[in-house]
Amino acid sequence: MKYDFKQVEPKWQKKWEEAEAFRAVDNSPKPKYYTLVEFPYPSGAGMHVGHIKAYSGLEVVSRKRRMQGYNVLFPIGFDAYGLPTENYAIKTGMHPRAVTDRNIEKFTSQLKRVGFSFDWSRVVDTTEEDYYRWTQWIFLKMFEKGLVFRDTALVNYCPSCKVVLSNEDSQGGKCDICHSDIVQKSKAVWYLRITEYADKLLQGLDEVDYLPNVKQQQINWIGKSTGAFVNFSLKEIDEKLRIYTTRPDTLFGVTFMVIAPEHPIIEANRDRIANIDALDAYKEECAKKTEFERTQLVKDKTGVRIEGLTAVNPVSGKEIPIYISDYVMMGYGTGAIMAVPAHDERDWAFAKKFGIDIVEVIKGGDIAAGAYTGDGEMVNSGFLNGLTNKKDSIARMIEHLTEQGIGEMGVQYKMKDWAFNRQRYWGEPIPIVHCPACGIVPVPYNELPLKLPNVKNFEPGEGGESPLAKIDSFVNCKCPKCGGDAKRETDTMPQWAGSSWYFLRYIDPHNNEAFADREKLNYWLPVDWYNGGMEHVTRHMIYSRFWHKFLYDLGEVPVSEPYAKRTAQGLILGPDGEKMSKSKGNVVDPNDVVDVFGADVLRTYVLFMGDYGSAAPWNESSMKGCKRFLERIADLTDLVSGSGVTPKLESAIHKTVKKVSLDIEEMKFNTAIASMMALLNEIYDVGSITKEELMTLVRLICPFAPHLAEELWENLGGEGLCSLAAWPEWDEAKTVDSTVEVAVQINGKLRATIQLPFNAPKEEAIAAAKADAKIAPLVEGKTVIKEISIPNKIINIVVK
RNA sequence: GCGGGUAUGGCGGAAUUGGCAGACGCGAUGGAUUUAGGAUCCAUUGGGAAUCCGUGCAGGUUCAAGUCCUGUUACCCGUACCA
Repeated sequence: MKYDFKQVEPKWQKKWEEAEAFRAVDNSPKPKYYTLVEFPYPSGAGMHVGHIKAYSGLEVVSRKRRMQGYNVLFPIGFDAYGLPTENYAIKTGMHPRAVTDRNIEKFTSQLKRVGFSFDWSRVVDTTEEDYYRWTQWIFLKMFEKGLVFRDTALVNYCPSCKVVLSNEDSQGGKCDICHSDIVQKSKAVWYLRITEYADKLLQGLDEVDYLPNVKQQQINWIGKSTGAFVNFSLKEIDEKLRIYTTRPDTLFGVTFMVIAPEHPIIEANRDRIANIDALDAYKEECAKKTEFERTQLVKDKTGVRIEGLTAVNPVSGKEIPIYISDYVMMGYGTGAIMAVPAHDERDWAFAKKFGIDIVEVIKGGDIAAGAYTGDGEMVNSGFLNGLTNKKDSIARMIEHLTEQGIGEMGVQYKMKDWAFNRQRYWGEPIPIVHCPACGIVPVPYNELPLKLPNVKNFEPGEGGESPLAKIDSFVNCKCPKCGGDAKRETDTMPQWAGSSWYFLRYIDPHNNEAFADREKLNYWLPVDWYNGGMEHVTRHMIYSRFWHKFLYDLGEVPVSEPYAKRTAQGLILGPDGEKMSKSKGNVVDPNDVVDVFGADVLRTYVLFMGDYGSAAPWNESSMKGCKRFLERIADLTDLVSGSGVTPKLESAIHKTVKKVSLDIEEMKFNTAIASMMALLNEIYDVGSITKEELMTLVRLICPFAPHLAEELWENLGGEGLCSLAAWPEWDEAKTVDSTVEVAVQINGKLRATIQLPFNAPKEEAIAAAKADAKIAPLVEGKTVIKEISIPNKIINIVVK
């Protein structure tokens, strides 16, 4: 059959749309299946082939599920708030709304050209009022429950984008958007108390089926550690200096303390500190250092001793000095540490530089040469002396601290609270009012959505305030509580807000009464299978699990974990093996591929190019192989003859059905396609195929190349749409051949292969092997030491 | 530094989990067809002076190792003074 994709592909896309073939039905009697892919950020550049790979995996799974009789929800939408759009708007003078609409249109047409089986009736756009109304609603619920707070703190600030960034958005000290160096700035910002959910986020991982490395990254990100808080007395004042340590057992080895330069105890005791000027100077110096400089100077410790404050070691009673140094962070623990130079590398380096005593408390190392961080017997440690087990000595010390009332067991997390605002225009307005009389007042629920005003100028302010601050009609309002004059919060939410709950809105995207109907949530949740990029494992995934768990605690959703299963696709690299990027000019546009090769070839190729989870370079000539493959399938119509079965092909077809069915479940799409290619080669060898057999193959290829499949299905007289036909079943008994080829080894070296009946008994198999013309002379006259027979696979005869 | 991963032909990658290494595809070579190119079809394609050697390197376990164990090297990803 001559196959013209340019005519066939639009034809079937239209038919699917007319038939509403991929509509998910709420509360259907069929079993449900919810497949989710990460919705795209609609950038001006349009999609690239990486998007196609990201969606093709679950596209195949979704199509297979439908054919298996499931009621499938496979939605798509757009995560459209964000800086690139706003920056583009500033540059061109276009309104972000117009830019977004244009980009969404472009993405939509690209997605439709590829023939993805999304339910287009459920598209969500995070920037629409109907959507962000509920983003604001969830925010207010969090506010109500005390999970939103405002604090003046050192924040990550990008001087180029002029925004405050979350910890997650400034990994490595670089702005996630423009890659400039981040500076630390003191600012009043909004936080979501995600740390309150740290333990739940950690424990929830036990209930879900995520890839092991996905789980591991989340565990590391949460970064739970257990240890103890200890309150050190100060000699000069009646105040305690509280520290956190994971090694309370080394307390006898503490010879000094270090606090962060920003630690409040300094401000509180300015009068008492003799060298306050030196401390101020040091603090200022640290603030100027970029994250990059800080990490570069890791080995070289700096600091200043506080003159006028002295601590007392609570177990040895010795007086010890206190220093400030930037190797202690205000953001972790209590911003103060007890230093044990004998057994901590950083403390050791600091002690050496400042000439502080180093006291060994764990035997086993040479503390003159460096810190000893291994295990060993406790020494110089009073009641701990002689203990050799770390766990025991830690437990014993915590017991002591608790009895004496100077400390207690404690838990810390690396994860920090989520800095939840941006000083930018293109985001969800934060629904809060600042009232001179009442303070911080939430916008009442019935006033949602708090609309983003339509303005002409989106330039951020120089002082780091939002463009909204310049819109008087937005800023000035009445206090919802007292009715007096008040001002609105002018910051907007960060990009990650809208994507934190989008999978819930897909379930009921047009609901005006609630973010989603409870019955529908009960039916569809959880997401059965979520696929996306590894880059979102620590941010988007943690955030959205947090929001979902919050809604669960509120009783708004029926399950505590949103995603039952999570997988990740690998990148598509440019033809040069480098990561695709506009600047390198190695980006492949899916439209160009569809123009030349067609959508089916593109879909098949992105899944065939290699292991789905690994990165693989784009190779156009390799894609030709997929083109040939699909054309050769179309040509099979010329080989159709007779009915019943082609005996030679029967088991090959059953094997392929099994292989393809199982491989799809494991995302081994490359081998699934390879097995269909192998079957195709076999069919051409045989030279004929029955209509029924071909229709089986057509249904197998349908999730990968649905346009071709539909055309062939129609041509062969198939009923209805191939996309909704039943997925082929295999008969296990027919996947085995009556005779099998068995390898025969002598002393582990391959010497012959013989044909044996399937499951031939061991004795029979070995006798047949020995009788083989190539084997007989090698065994004759030798002593047989051992005979191994692995049924249907291999025989090994050991001779001497 | 720490955590995770990878290493197989000229290339992308397979290998039912310890059982014939190199499936499938690309590329290449030869042939057919074609005025020519392209496309298509057929054959060959890990190396080799040939019962041998081959899965980053060095050992080990086993009848049998790409797969398991010990050591080692290189690269990739994440994270980073986390007390």
